[in-house]
Amino acid sequence: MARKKNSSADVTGPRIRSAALRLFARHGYAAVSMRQIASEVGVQAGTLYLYTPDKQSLLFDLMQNHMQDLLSELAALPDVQSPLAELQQFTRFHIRFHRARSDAVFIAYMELRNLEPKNFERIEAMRRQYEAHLEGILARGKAERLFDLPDTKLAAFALIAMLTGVNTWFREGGRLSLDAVEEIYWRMVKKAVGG
Amino acid sequence: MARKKNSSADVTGPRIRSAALRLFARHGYAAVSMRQIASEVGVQAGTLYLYTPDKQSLLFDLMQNHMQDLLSELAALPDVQSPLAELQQFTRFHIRFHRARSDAVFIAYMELRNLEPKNFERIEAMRRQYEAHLEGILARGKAERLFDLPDTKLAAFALIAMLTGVNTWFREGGRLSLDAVEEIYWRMVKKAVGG
DNA sequence: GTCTATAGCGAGATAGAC
DNA sequence: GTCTATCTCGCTATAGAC
Repeated sequence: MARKKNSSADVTGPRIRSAALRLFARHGYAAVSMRQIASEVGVQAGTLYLYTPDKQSLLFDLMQNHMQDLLSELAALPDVQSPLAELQQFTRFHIRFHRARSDAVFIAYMELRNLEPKNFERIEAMRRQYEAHLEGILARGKAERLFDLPDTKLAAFALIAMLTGVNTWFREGGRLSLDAVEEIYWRMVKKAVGG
Repeated sequence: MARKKNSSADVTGPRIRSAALRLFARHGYAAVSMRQIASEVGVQAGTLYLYTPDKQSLLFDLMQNHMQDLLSELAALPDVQSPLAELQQFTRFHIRFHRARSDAVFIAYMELRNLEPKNFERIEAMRRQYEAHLEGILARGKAERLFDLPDTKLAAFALIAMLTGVNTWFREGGRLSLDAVEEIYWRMVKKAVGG
């Protein structure tokens, strides 16, 4: 639909969210002021309140969008046949998805404590859903005796922590390409569930 | 040495650090006020400045003490013979040490961004030293062909992330004892470096 | 060693002009 | 849709009494 006017409203909202994402990741939710966000976008502080009811909602929206993206991209992965192939697909997906969104990943983990209880519960439910997906893969592999795992829940926690850890050290243009990193991590994952 | 007076100074300092540790871990450095810390200890806000020059120094002291404890306890571990035995010892030590200090661990990771550059560099140097210790174990094991690892640096990062992850879900009195958790993680670590 | 009091500042959020 | 101006609050840090 053609627009009558050159409205900046459709671009200011996303720019606010983008600036908030970056600033929250860099300095922490509590340490970032609404004025800082506004200044980054090039508007006055009051203007932010046309796009979000308050600072808390801004944080929650960022985290909710991130988790929804995560779950919907996970669901959109092509079907594969064996638990081993599923696990490889999950491993590579997790590294790639998280690497491409390091700010959002950081926030979704660090700022959980700054969510109001109701908002916290909604984010946590999505995180549990993601973990359950991996645990399902591990449980199927265990049932088929492809994997040797005394506890699939612990194994899911352990693997997710290991894979998410890539974000703490990986830098574009460093010693290894992301492809190479994926390969090395996949080898460790495969051996760890071993197999 | 016997004390002349029943001074509370020797107890107030530690209590301030202990309250700050818990509050920073729970709500984040930026979100915690000096008034909150003082109120927790049962003194007025101004009193805190007898024990710390400012809020930033308080944070840095907590992180520095934590890292120094980590390195000195690591150094105090009894000598063992093979890289595999060393790795097992490291695995169990890491889980136990970090589990017992979950607040400090959380802070040492989350609040790095709230350190002034100079303080940041000092903490980072200690963290690299710890990582280098694990990488040394892995490199020795690789040299003896006990471990099959394409990249010992990545493997060290991956293992530390995996082990530290225990802190995000483990609860005393839950389904598994810490001993059982150590055993399950050690099995996964051993297979992952495999071996 | 701890208190009360306060200086000086910056925060989140709102009102109303344009 | 954005601005300026402002309300109200809580912050870090300090001064000085006891």
